[in-house]
Amino acid sequence: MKNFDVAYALEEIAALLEILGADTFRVNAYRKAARGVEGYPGDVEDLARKDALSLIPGVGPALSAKIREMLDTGSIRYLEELRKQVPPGVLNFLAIPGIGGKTASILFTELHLESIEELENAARAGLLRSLKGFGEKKEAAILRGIEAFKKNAGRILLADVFALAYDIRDALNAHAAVQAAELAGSFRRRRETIKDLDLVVASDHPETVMDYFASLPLIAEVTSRGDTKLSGKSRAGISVDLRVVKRSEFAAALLHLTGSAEHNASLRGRAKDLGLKINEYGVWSLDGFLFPTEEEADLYSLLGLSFIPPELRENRGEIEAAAKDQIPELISLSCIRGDLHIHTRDSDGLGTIEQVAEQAVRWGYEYLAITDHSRSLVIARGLDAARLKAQGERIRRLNEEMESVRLLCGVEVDILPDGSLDHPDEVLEELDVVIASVHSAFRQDRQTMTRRIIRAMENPHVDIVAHPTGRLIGRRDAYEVDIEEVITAAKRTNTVLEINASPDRLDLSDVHARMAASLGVKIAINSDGHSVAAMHDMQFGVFNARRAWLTKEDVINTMPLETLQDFLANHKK
DNA sequence: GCCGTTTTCGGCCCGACTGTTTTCAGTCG
Repeated sequence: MKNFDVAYALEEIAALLEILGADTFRVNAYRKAARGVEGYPGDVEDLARKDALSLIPGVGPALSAKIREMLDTGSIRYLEELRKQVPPGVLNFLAIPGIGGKTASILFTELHLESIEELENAARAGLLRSLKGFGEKKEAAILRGIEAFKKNAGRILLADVFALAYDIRDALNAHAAVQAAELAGSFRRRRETIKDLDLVVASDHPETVMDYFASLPLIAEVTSRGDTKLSGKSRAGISVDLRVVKRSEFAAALLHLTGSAEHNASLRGRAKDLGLKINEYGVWSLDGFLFPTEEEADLYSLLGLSFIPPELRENRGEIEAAAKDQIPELISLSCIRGDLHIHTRDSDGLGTIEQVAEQAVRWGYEYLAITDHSRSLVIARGLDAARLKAQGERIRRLNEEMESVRLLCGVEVDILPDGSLDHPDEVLEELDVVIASVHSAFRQDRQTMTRRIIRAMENPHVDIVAHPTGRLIGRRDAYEVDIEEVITAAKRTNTVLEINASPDRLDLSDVHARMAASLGVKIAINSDGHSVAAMHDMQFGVFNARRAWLTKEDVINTMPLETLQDFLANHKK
């Protein structure tokens, strides 16, 4: 049972209670506990065994009992009871923009609508406008919400909005009435997926700025507009929110709009405890004095906190750490001295060894590991021992020509279904870097897959396990694997775990990478680039590492070349 | 349902915008 499963059950209880019209604070209590469980860096089952579930923020005696019931029996009777009262389709209403608990409840109790399809038919037939508190506009808004839900059910990858986000920000910054413009929201927190873009602008002329924003070719339509806030849609269909504030309010607005909502809620609670108030305009005394603030750090400081980097603002312990001045110095892209997972056209990459090496030189990397696939991965033209040996000779010759970057001979060797490796030890021991990973038999059961990966880690030549859960964000779930057990085995066998920087992998995830590093497992952040261009993905891996609270010391490819070579030669001994 | 260097009961984060309303509820972030 994963933390995620427990969190999901608690979230479902919250949603059901909301639809059934339960007390809002009770609903929020379940939501808060769900987030606490999901964000908890350790294993909830461990906590349960130690009878310490209440260490999770928001979990008290009643929820401890329900979580324990879930862990023991696989379900929660209370949840089962609630499910009997609300048809499953009604829960989906909450995913439609514009519909919250109240509306969902009315649609179900008054019109007995039980699915999105029924809701859509009712709205088209004009049945909704007769309900109390509803009208034609709300009916139309619900229909638009259903369209948006169908079209854009999932979130979009961070990498897929990157260029658009900075184009919009730069366009705003170019306008004379704009004193400052910044991206906020989950984009600034570098979440792996994004629902919409948030921008904050400092200006004395909000009307002018909003007119200008609406006229940008990047913006297709404006969906709502008030005095200081505008919502629109980009040509690509992504929602974009703009907020215009005075220069003196910019830092507070940036903090507020960066979120997360949970982080903000905690800050407001802390302000209250200190006899202050914080909102999007700044920090206030109770008698209405607004403290002047230049930058976000000033607001944190007024609350007795050191600065918290956006990537940590998820209410996962960062406020407590900041109160003790214990926010770690997070890793940054400039700490990365090389990439340890690169494919070339020898297997399924696009670039030649020379081309990826040249890119490494341009970036000032000290080293680059060539790690093409092994023979079993026929679809990728995986290398057999003879081709691997020939490739190694070419790499050694290149190393004699190039001074500024060191190419390392490596392989991404398949972990076969039984946990053995796709090359014999005699081949592996000749290499500088051995990465092992799963590319086949994804449907093994949890125990088989877990044993399979652990067996690979027990091989003395395996340095790194790549993309340990196999997930493809938005496309394929992780295979069944006990990642906590894999992490424990990585510690025991001194095997490095990868944060695969490919934007649709980010595997390990932030939560798992934090778990691994907190146990002392070393991490490698690798692009897994299959082209020169894809080597740029390194930055997304670093974002993920920052969200995992990692420092330079946690990550092996921040080491200088000689230190790294020494590490690779000795860590499995 | 949770939580406490004011509290073990009575609070629980704050504001913009929309739509349906004549003063506010619902949604969203």
